[in-house]
Amino acid sequence: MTPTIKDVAAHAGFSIATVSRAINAPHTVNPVTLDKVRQSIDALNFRPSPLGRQLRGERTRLIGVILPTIANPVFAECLQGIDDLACAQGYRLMLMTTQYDAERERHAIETLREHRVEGLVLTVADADTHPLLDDLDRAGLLYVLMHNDTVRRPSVSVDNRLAAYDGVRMLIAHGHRRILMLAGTLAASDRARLRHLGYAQAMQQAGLTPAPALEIDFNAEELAPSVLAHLTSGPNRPTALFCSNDLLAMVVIRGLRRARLQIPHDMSILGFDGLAMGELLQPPLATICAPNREIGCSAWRRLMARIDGTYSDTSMSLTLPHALREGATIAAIPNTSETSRPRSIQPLA
Amino acid sequence: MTPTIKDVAAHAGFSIATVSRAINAPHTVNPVTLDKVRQSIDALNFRPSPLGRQLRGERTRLIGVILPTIANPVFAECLQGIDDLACAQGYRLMLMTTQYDAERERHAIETLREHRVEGLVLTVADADTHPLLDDLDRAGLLYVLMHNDTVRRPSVSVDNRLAAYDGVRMLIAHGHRRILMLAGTLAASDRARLRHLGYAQAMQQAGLTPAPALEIDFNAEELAPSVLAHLTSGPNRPTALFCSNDLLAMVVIRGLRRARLQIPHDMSILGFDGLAMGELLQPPLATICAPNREIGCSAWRRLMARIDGTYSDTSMSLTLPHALREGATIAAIPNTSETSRPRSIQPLA
DNA sequence: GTGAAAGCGCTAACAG
DNA sequence: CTGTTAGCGCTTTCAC
Repeated sequence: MTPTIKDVAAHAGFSIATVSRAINAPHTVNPVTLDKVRQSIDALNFRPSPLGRQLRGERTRLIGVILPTIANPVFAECLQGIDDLACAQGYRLMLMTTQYDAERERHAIETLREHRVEGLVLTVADADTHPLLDDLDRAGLLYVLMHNDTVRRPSVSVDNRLAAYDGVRMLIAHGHRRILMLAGTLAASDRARLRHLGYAQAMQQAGLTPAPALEIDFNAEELAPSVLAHLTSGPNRPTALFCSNDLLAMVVIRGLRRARLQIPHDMSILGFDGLAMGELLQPPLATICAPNREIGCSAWRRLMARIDGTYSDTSMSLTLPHALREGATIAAIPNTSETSRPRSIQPLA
Repeated sequence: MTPTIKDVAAHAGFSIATVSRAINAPHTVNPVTLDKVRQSIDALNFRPSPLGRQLRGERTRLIGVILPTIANPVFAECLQGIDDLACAQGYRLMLMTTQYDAERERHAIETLREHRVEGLVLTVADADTHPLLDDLDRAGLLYVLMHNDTVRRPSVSVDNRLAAYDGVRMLIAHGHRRILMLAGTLAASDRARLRHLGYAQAMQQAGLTPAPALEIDFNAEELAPSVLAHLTSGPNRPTALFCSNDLLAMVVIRGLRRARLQIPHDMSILGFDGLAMGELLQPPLATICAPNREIGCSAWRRLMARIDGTYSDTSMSLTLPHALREGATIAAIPNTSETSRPRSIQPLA
């Protein structure tokens, strides 16, 4: 079996207390003794068990990570950032995914608390109204949100409203006037709400009329006929679509192509997330880039700072800069007013 | 603080042993007592700490997962499968990524062993020659490999040789004769080797000459000029590329497009992995699909079976079926012998 | 500087 | 059926 501290003590000819001190407070032990103990540690290839330490009320060096899914690269990128830092700093990660399911969220938090994680990095649907987060606050379990865009809780995200605003302004600058926002099934998330707000503000400021976000079924092979009709027919069909995330944008592009629309000639598309794979598309996806990996890293650093008590920053939420990636899925519309309105297109679905 | 078993015992008026039994072996305790204990448990909202259990030498219900990266959706999909089953079965996951770095692999295994994980699900570069896996065998720590294609160790994968063989045969059936295999930087992996073997066998069987795999730098924005020249110039330029994975295929497609080649007109592309996003590309990526998520699920089930001792299957490795996805990145070449050889193309790099 | 001993939360003999 | 007790591996007083 793996050696315990007892084995080391016996091998070195000292007590387990001394071995423990040699490991945790080397300066308090005689250099000669220290050397002997270390030799024994090496000889037996001893590594102190985290379990004993944890139980003793020590730091567990365990951090919980709760994500909606890792199928979406947005979260996978975050996780990658967290994992790198955690690994480098000697922390271990316990990962749980929720699929945005409230019961799974509850279960994940409970499980991780039982394991005495020192903190949590997580993404939830709507941070402001999330009762479990209030519980965490009460219980004193430290956490930092990723992507959740709120000033009320410790969080790291981009300014979703402003980012969407910038993106839609860019569409408008390209001459688009009939711009529709598409959202996935999770239109209830704080991010989706703020993105729609930014969209609406950009539209209004340009004297245009914002529309409610159109919900799209993410997993469907084809776009629903009603949706397709909405997007393609009539003189008032949109010329540009602002998709609330990149995966959705990709699904929509596929759906439109199946209906024989050309991107961007017949429809401009703007995504949100900045997934690396978007650049590999043809044409490369125009999108609003969030620094996903950096969001994970920053969340980690904030959590560490809170745990270490060195969290001096007064603001709860950290806003990271977004960037526009002007891909080729956006076409310019000649700005010659109503007459140039593109003809209605008959999809060949 | 969170209540302990003592608090429950005191509250219920029984000993901690009875409380423990009420939890772990309810049938051995008086129904009346059981009821009282359960009421106390509810009243205090007690949940037994996994830490105490773990230390006592109990089952930790912890499984380690070691992946090269989660930036590649292949592994993210596996992980998703594992996570769902683990969650449903009350197991917790400790995740570590290695970037295929041997030192990080060593560290991950060591760390997870310290945490007394009951088993490991992992992917390594080359399973057959991996010394750490021998250590695991010796130490009796159970594990199941994912994607590693070996008969010498417990593993779940597709038949990489056969899958590549099938894919390349399909290219040949489309009239391609000059087919090149491209590999990422990790040409040393068991999968890459077997895929090249399958490629070579398909070529030879068709009377064609296989070439060594051409290594591509994954992260470069552009294809290296020498590579580009190799792919595009001369009368013997390849008409089809078999890429050892989908991400690589996407990068190659981008590189070729920048050089003004049209896919599939000027070059056919076949990937390997079956990433969902490949279908969203334009044209949809032809690829050899591995059931990534199912590989994760199967690996989990095998590991559980080994842990439970119900591992009756005599074969160590499980081979899951692959499938060809005939995307539009493959063009047919009219089979009119040498005269139809496409002209050399001058890339506009 | 070092050792003996208590105890973290829990389970598993062993008594009763 | 229930209680007592030992001990998992470790850290941490408290003596020496």
